[in-house]
Amino acid sequence: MKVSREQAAENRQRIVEVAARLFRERGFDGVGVADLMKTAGLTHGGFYGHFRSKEALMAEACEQAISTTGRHWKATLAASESPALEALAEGYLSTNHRDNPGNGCVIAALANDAARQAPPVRQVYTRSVKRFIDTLSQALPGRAEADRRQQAVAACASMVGALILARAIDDDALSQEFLDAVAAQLPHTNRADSGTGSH
Amino acid sequence: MKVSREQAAENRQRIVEVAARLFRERGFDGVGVADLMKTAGLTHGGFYGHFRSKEALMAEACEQAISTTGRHWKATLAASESPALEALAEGYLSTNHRDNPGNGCVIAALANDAARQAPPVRQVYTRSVKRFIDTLSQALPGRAEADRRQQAVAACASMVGALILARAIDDDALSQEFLDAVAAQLPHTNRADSGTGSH
DNA sequence: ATTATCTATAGATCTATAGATAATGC
DNA sequence: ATTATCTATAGATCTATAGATAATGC
Repeated sequence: MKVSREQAAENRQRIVEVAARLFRERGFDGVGVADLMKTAGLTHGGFYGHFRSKEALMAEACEQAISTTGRHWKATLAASESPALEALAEGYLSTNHRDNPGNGCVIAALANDAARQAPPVRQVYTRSVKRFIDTLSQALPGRAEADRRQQAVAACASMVGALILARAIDDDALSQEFLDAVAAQLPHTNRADSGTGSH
Repeated sequence: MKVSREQAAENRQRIVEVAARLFRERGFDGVGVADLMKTAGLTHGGFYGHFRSKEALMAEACEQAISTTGRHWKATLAASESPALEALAEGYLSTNHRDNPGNGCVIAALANDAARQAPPVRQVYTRSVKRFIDTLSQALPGRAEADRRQQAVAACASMVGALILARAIDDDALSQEFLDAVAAQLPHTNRADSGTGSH
C-alpha cells in the first residue's frame, strides 16, 4: 500500500487543506486526528509520518488558510476601482462568508481557540492578524498617515467582531444587523472632513 | 457524607460559579466535569445530582456570568457622570479585563465556542448579546433615535472584536493598539456633527 | 533498501451512570 | 425514609506509537 513520492506529497497537502477547513468549521478541539485523516481518505496512523503532532498541523493549517485568504484580499484590492475598503468589507461582511467559515477568514473562525494555544500556533495567528491590518490600511482612503494605522486596527476589530458575533447568535435579524451596522460605520471614501480643525 | 439541604444549595451555586469562571478561561471543551467538581471541592460523580448534563451547566453558567456582568454595567452607567459610553468602554477595553477573562464578558470569552453549540446554549448567549447592545444604546450620546441602534450594534462588534483579538495575539504592543484604537473610534459625547447636512 | 501507509493498540481522558454510604429531616 | 455525596466503572474518544505490509526508486 505504498505510494509514489509525488503522491505522498499530494496526500500531505490534502491533509493540510482538510485540516484548514475542518479546524475553521469546528475549532481545534472539535476535530480529531482519526476523523481528519478519514476525511482526507487516509488512515489514522499515517498521520504521524507527515506531521510531528496535531499541534504542528494546527500551525500549518492556519498558515495555509491565511495564505489563501490573503491572496483573495489582494485580488479584491487589485480588482476594485476606487473604494477599496468597501469592496473588502462587502465580501468580508457577507452572509456567504458568515455561513461558510470553512473557507473563510481564519482570524474570525479561530480567535478564541488561538488565545488558548501555545506559542507556535499563536505566532502564526498573530502574523495573520498583522497581514489583515496591513491589507485594510492599504484599502483605506487617503487622509493623514497617522490616522491610517489606527483606523485599520479599529476596522479589523469591527469586522472580525461583527463576523464572529453574526455567527454566534441565534437570531437571523440581529445577525444581519451586525454585518450591516459595521459596514455602514466603516470610514467612507467620499467623506469631506479635512476642514474640521483637528490636524 | 451527606450534607444539609442548605449546604447542597450552596454547593450547587459554587459549581455554577466555578464553571462560569473556568469556561470563560478555557472554553467549554477545555474543562471536564471531573476537573470542575474538583475545583469546587466535590467529587466527580456528585455532579449529576445537580445537573442533567454538562450542556445544562454550560447554559446556566453563561446565564449567571452575563447576569453578574450586566449588574456591573448598570452600576457603571449609574455612577458615570456624563460620558456613559466612555465609562463603559474604559472598563471593557482595559488591560485588566483583557487579562482576566475568567470574570469578564462572556460574549467575548465564548464567542467561537457558542457558535458551535446546540440551541440551549446559543439562546442564552444570544440574550447576553442583546443585553449588551441595549446597555450600549442607553450609554450612547443623544442624537437621532434611528442612529442609536446601529451605533450600539456597531459598538458591540468593535468592543467585542477588540477584546477577543487583544487576547488572541502574541504581541503586547498590537494588543494595546486594539484596545486603544477602538476606544478612540467610538462615538464621542462632545462631538459637533449636528450641522453637517444629513438629517 | 527505502518508505508511505496500514492495522492494532497503549495510555489518557471524557461524559454519564450504578450502587454504596451516611447524615439530614420528617 | 430521604437524599447529597462518594467510589467505581462502563463505554467513547483522543493523541501517539509500534510493527507489519507492499510499492517505489536506487
